[in-house]
Amino acid sequence: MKEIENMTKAEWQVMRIVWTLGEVTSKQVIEVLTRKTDWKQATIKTLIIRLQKKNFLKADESKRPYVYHPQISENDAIHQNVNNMFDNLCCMKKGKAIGDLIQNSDISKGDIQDLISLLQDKEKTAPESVKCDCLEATA
Amino acid sequence: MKEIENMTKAEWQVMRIVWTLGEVTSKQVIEVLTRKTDWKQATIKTLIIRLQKKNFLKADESKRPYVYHPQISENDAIHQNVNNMFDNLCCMKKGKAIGDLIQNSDISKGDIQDLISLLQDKEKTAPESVKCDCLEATA
DNA sequence: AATTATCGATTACAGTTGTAAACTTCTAGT
DNA sequence: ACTAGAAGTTTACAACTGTAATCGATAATT
Repeated sequence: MKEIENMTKAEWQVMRIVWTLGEVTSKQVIEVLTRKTDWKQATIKTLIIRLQKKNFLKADESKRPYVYHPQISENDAIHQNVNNMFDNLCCMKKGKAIGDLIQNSDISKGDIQDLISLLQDKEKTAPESVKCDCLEATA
Repeated sequence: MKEIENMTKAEWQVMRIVWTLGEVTSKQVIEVLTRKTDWKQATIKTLIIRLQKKNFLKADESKRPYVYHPQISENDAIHQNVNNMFDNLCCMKKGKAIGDLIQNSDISKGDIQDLISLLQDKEKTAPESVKCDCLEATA
């Protein structure tokens, strides 16, 4: 299995625009990001290039200006990055960490309902307790 | 407000041991991590030094070998890192991202109960929907 | 066709991270 | 007190990141 190449914070900003618009020209990305951030065009170009190198973006070079398409779905990227972060945590703490996220995130009623169902379902097979593995081998 | 200095993946490994043991000598950290990883002692020493520079660890130099103490609580570190990661996400996606985490994490029945209560409570004031801000200014 | 404005690629440069060897300074055992 | 071994410090070095200027290619304008 290959190493998950993670996106950096700056790269996330670019990808969010790409996902939202579906496909973009560098001009569009630059337009949005120069409003959102204080980056210069050159900086944004660099990010686009790096994302291509990491295979998160692909340019359709048959058109000019190039049209960039995401090569990873937003959901997959979220899945990878978020779980990757969680891998750092002591498994005993994950429940509370999720609680922290819930408190700090705006979530729609619908999503909350879904989460509740998910939890209710998960509870059926949940362990009484999870023990810390911070000192164990086999990270 | 000061920039949140984030811990790297490697540094997390060290901190988890420190938090779990409360206070540690480098020897203890090395002992655990040479079992968990293929890092050399020198590597682990470097990480400890960097953690001191970042003020996540402090050495009590009155004892020899030094005894290292965490300067940030595990909960605070989790809070900062996890929310920092979530800041990257489109706010529309956070609910689903949490769902993803729930599915992929082992959580105790107790924690699940807590999360359900939290959600039920949050639902009372939750918005009908959250709209994407990926193209908005004021990141 | 020549000039200019765009767009894309190349180069830059400092700071961070992963990874570790080498060097120095204690401390404990002889 | 002397020396080996442990503990701590300095140095190393490549890859990755943030941040961007500049150079070269393409397209649009005169």
